[in-house]
Amino acid sequence: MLSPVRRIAHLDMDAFYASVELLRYPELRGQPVVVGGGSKHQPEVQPDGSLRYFRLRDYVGRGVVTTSTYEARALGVFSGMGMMKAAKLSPDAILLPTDFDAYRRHSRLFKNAVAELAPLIEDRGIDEIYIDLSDAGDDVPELAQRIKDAVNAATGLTCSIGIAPNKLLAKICSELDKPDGLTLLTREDIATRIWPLSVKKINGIGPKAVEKLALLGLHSIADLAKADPALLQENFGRTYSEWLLRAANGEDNRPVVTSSEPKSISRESTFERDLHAKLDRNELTAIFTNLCTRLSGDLQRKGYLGTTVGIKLRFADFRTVTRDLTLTDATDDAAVIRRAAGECLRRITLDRRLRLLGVRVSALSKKEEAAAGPALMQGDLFRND
DNA sequence: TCTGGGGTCCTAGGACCC
DNA sequence: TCTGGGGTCCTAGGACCC
Repeated sequence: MLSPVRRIAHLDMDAFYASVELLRYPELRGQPVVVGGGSKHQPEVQPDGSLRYFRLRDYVGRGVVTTSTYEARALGVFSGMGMMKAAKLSPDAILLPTDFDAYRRHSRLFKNAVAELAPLIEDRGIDEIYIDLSDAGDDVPELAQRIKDAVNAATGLTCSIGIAPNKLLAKICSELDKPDGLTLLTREDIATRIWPLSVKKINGIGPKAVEKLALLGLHSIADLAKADPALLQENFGRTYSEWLLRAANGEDNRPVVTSSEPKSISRESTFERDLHAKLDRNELTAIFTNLCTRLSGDLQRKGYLGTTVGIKLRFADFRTVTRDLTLTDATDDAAVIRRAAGECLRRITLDRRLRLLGVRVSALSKKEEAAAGPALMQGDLFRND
């Protein structure tokens, strides 16, 4: 049976955090603006009532750029870049602190606005969603335009939408006409619009895979689509090489998943300077305990219990190690988490300076359900060993 | 002056059970 | 003595994403 063609939209808010900040500081519109580097560097009110903004050149620390406006991107400043490096490229750019509460508020506003017009939404983080429009009838472009208008009416922000037969293509498609874009793509457009792009535009091909593909002379998605399957399999293994070929040919049958439960909750912190396990013992202990306390608060606020407690350490040389420990009972208690995390920590040799410490709780269950007692597993009913 | 913080998924080996 | 084949859980690391 021929399966009906799906219509999947990917909606991506344009330069989301920076755009939310511009709602509050409209006078910065048109300028290179960078958001990131923690919550210090608030604009200061001057005696004459005007605001004095921080500039990128004033920044000192280990933060990275969270978002930049298109004007800053034109100067080479992109998200993920170290702030000190960004400051070299664009010392006069305005620097604003991150305000996640504001971004979460605007995230809820735009998602609610979309849900009123098209309810089959997959959440992909604070600033993007997939929408299944397969049953939306004939005029999908008109509906997509109404979604864009509704998002703008609810938030004052613009977004870009790509519509394609699957999530993989829709995701690439939403980027083709940013900002404020609306792009439709059919299977017939793959050769002309997708194949010329770099392999890194495929969601799931990251820096490591890009590098390996480049060594094989494979740069564009067309190169990958036409690559020798045996060559790919030698270099990437069977599963990943087969996925690479399907992706390059625009094939993807993943459904739009409209609800999911978290798998883990964590807190981590990079120190302002690298800390020594012995010399800075008191400071490290305080940070460690504080992470456990905040994590416990997150679990309690969200109503989850977790059975596995894990820690993450990053050394000054950026090498990262993890340890975890599964408890007999699920917990959200700070002291229990702190004790388990402490046991994990004892299993690591601390002979180098540290730059990061993290604590994670996984194997989560909802607190109400756990309180009702463990459900009888189906396997138990048929157990006969 | 390198490289945040919060996540997901995958792989792979060993323990352990039947 | 040596010999199996599943299956699940736990742990560690890594790639990737927003």
